[in-house]
Amino acid sequence: MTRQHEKLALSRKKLLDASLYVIRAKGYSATTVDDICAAAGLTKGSFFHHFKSKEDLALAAAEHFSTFAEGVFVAAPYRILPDPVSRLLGYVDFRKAILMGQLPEFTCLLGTMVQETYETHPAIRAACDKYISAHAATLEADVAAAMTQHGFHADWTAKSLALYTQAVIQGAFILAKAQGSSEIAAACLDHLHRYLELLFPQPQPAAQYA
Amino acid sequence: MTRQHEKLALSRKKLLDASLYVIRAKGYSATTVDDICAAAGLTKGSFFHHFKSKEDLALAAAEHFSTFAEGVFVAAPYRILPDPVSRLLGYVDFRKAILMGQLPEFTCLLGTMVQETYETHPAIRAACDKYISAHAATLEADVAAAMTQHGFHADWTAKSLALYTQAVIQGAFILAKAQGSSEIAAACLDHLHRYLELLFPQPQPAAQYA
DNA sequence: GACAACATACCAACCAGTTGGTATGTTTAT
DNA sequence: ATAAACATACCAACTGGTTGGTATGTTGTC
Repeated sequence: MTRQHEKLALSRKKLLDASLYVIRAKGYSATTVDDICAAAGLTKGSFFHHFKSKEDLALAAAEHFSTFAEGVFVAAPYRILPDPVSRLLGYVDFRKAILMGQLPEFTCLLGTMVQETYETHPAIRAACDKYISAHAATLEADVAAAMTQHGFHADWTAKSLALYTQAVIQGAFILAKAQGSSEIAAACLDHLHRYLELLFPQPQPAAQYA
Repeated sequence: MTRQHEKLALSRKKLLDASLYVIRAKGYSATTVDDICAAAGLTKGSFFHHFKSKEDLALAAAEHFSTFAEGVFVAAPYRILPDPVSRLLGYVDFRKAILMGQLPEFTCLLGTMVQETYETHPAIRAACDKYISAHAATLEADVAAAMTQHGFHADWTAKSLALYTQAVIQGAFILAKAQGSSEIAAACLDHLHRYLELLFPQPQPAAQYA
């Protein structure tokens, strides 16, 4: 009872899901089209039916990854917190909580790809920039609200702090890859948490009822 | 009057210097042996005379990069500051000051390589981990001294903060690559500077004479 | 039967590494 | 001192395997 366009979506999704894992594990350049086909249980014929080139897949994979990730964050429990500072801290704690399983399962496809391709594949760089910036923008609103709430005129922008959180996360992944363990990434997120707490000090007990 | 071992060192160094730039621009996998040879003005015969494989070059390049970088930091002006907190802040400021020229000139070879190779090339991963950790260790002493000076018993270690600085720097490079500009990296280093200042508050005027 | 969704077979370009060789320097025996 | 023996540094051409991409089917659905 599988309709055609459902099968299309299914095979295309298989290829995209496979590429998420393989590219995060081996990097974009070292990942071959055959690698992705094998991981998806399909052949090259199918691959080039759905994507006109390897770079085209990379662009689709970046979007696929971003869509999946945003879905996770939108549904995350910290999102319902009323206080913007709590939401920011909740975000960091959530990022720490999802450091589970193997590295290719929780590291960032966008950061991995852009590092290899920023000079050689302008379209991929632009896509990674777009989705990283879009994700940072979801934090920027909370940062801006927190700044207003604490009523300070800082010499830094809400956008720069939102992007800083992403830098910490991307850098934490690099250290985790170097050390072969997510432990250090958790420690980095603790430091990021501490920085946000120092920037936006919360009255100790009041935080409970905020 | 060129002696043989001097020529050896020269050609080998040419290949290593070339690989630093090319690998940081294109990544390890996408960099071909011919790319490096062309950039060095040498041929493959010479390459495989000096290095037994592409991976062997990567290991030598990691060491070469690390040696060069440590030389830069040892000679940097902030090193002579007597106060450990000032040295830490000086380090961050120095890292910001050297964000000049094109991205492949100041980004980190180790972070670039380990991201692509951590799963597929254990020896390269181990080398990158070794040199990143060694660099962090040079900061750890100052962090530990600063912690003692401020006499606090934190729930985090000197090592974790030293590594955190490296995570911020690595992540800042990723964002810079995504945005095609070093501007964001400077903003990230400002946030890192602010975090250190908040952790180790300095008496405002005393800092001048410390 | 028309078209989408695959699969199979194939190709030209590319890539890491090899081969066979030259040129130049260094060591050793006489 | 010098010639033979050897070692090092390098090169141009080649090789076997791989890679992104194509050309040509086959199958199932509307």
